[in-house]
Amino acid sequence: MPKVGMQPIRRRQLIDATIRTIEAHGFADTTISRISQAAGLSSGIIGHYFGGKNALLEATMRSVLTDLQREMALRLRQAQDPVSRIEAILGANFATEQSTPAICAAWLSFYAQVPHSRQLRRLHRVYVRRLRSNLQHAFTQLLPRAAAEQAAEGMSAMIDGIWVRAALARRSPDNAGAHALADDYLRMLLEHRHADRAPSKNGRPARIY
Amino acid sequence: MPKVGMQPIRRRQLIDATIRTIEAHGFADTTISRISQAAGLSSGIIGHYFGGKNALLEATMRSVLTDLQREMALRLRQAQDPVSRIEAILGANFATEQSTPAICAAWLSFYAQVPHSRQLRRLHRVYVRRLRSNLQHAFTQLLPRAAAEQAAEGMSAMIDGIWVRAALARRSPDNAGAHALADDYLRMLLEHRHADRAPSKNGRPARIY
Amino acid sequence: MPKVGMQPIRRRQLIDATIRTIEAHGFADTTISRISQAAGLSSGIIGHYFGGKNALLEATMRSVLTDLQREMALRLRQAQDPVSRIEAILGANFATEQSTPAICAAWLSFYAQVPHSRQLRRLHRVYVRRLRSNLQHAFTQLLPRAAAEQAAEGMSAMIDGIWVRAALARRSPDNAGAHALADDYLRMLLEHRHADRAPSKNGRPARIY
Amino acid sequence: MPKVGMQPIRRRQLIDATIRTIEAHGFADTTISRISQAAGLSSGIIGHYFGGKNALLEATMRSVLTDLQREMALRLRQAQDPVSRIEAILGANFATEQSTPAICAAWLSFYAQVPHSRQLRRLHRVYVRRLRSNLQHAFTQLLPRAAAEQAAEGMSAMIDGIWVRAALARRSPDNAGAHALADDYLRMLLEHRHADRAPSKNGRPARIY
DNA sequence: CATGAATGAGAGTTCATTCAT
DNA sequence: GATGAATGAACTCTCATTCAT
Repeated sequence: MPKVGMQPIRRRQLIDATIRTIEAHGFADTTISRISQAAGLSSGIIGHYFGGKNALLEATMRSVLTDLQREMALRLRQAQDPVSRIEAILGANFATEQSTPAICAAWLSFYAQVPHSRQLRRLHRVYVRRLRSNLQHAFTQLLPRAAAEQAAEGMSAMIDGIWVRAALARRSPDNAGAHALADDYLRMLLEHRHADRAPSKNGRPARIY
Repeated sequence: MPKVGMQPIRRRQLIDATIRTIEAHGFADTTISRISQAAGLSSGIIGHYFGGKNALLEATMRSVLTDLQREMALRLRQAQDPVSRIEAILGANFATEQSTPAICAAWLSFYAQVPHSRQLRRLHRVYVRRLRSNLQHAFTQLLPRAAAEQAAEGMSAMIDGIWVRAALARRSPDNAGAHALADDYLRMLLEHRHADRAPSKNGRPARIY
Repeated sequence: MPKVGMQPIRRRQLIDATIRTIEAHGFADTTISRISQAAGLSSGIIGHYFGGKNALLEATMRSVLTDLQREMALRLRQAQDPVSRIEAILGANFATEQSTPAICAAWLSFYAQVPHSRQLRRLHRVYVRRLRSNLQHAFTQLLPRAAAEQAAEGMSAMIDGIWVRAALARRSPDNAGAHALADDYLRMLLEHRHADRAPSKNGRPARIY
Repeated sequence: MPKVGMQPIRRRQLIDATIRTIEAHGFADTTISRISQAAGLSSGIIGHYFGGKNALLEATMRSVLTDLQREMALRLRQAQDPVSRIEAILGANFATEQSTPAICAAWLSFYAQVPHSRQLRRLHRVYVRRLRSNLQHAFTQLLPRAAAEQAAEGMSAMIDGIWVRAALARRSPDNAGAHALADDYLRMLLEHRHADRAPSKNGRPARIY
């Protein structure tokens, strides 16, 4: 009987190698040969376990997103009030062991590829929707509906922006300065809740998804 | 008799075709053949005018950035006060004829490629620095130094986030909803200038460049 | 301006090289690399002129069949009576400049591949039908209908059998002995026309196509 | 405890699976993986029992030929006179349980491969020689020597032709129409024995082997 | 006895580049 | 100034083989 139980181990090895390779060479120059070399395995192994390069790339992004969403769910479960729920979301996005520079770089590469792959688009859409849903739910308990929706959109954009800059700087978003941007933004959004503020003249923000 | 003065015309044709091709197929699937076909020219022409594919890609991003910075400079020159200077920067980033969905998509592809190309890194660094410099200069006239720096960082991140989301949505950032996010963010940043607020406990934001 | 008018030359070169390669190595071991080497060209050229290996293989069989049918049509036009029409068909199948050992070998390889390729099946079907139609038309003027159909089937089988044996022997079917088999068979079929012969107890032969 | 005596069972399973696979996919697309899957066994088993793919292919053709020759020997032993001996040969070639469409298809694939494999060439040569020897022996008792040799060649070609057409039509050669062709041919050959016929002007047929 | 994990050579294909015209 | 024919390197994928279990 051949070695059994290798499948999950190999798949994880290859996904990790894919992230490292994308970080090192960029999406366009990520080849089967480089990935398998980074994993210390043969080139044929990718066909063996994933069927092909595209399936491995998709599995890699799925893995990143799954980790992120698991983290988000975990932290949300431990949060008691709306504000800490939002902070839990920020924490999950910035301050987990998955928020390494390598993962940020891979993330950005995937973002650029999202419009050209049905599979990636699906994965991304799920993430975006879940993020907005969680943010809106929390903000709605803190702000009027229109302001809550705007706040959710704004915070989503801020999270994306911070990720992008982390990717470009080859740093984790989990550093005082970057994380502080989101925290300050959150504080400002909330301090306005009592402000005698007319609703944005632009009305509700347009949803991207 | 050979046509003369074709160089600038051809270069522009090819750069435009490159942007359209990146939008249509993504960076990784942008080939010489597709670009030249999009331009209605032969494949050899790219070597003729740019020397090679990479040089064309670099010229394309340089063109996008140059347009953006020219627009920014133009609008800044017409702005009289710090607030309208910031709004000029936002306008240049969101609301010019260069902010088409196609250019956004190309932009995002370039972003993902920036860490893997010395040329792109240089171009990007110049843009980032100029953007931050302009923002800080304006904010410094409105906020204490630390807050001004934080605001400049935050606004940069917000701009990037909005671009990313516009690229993913195949839309222009120049639409009420998205632009409104940046405007609201700006308003909040400024309204805090009188707030009895302690400086962020995190200190100055870390600079990416 | 690049060299023009190369297309038909290159296509012919590559088709000839394909026939030689199939003869030398067999269908299963006929590779792009071997074909292009036999043609004295680079491997990329096949994609350039045919789009891919399969299209080249199809074009090769089409070329062989086209030559054969052109030859058949030419000889039939010059034949005055039914018997010489049948002999013209045999001559076209056995005694043309296209009936080289190499082409016979390629032919046999294609035959074995016919059931697994829609394109080859179509080409083969056309050849079989035209052959039978020509044979039947001639035999019908010499024999009762049922006998004529049987004769056409029998002669088709004999032609195939002779081709197969020529292919296996690496010889042309155009040699005294092999061709004589078909001639004798034809003579026997015709001498029976006056024989007081009961129709075959098996009735009409089953058509393969 | 290890099962014993599996060898003949496994070898038979794999040979049958090989024939089915060649029929289904053609020789060029017959892979280890497809064969073992058709046999319901693992891919490693082929190396285990045959040493490699080529040895299995050779064993498969040997099996087909052995069955055919066993059948021929059996039927010949029961035939009392020359004519029934020839009919026994035809029966063995067309009307046994081995003459399935699948075996015909495999047969044709092997034919195309014969010139490129020393092993297959040897196997085929033995078959051809035995067939001709048996035919000649019988015809010689019925016809003058030259005519007998010609008849043996002609009947061999007819048998091959019928097999080829059966293979292409995915049918057994054992059907009224196809078999009738050979029977009629035989009858004609024999009826000429009394004809006042000069020997073929072409002299003796050339032997392929 | 039998498996299927793992390998790596080699297949077909794509593509940036070169260059004669 | 412009073409596209031609190249060959590099890619992805397939597959026969090997071998630990």
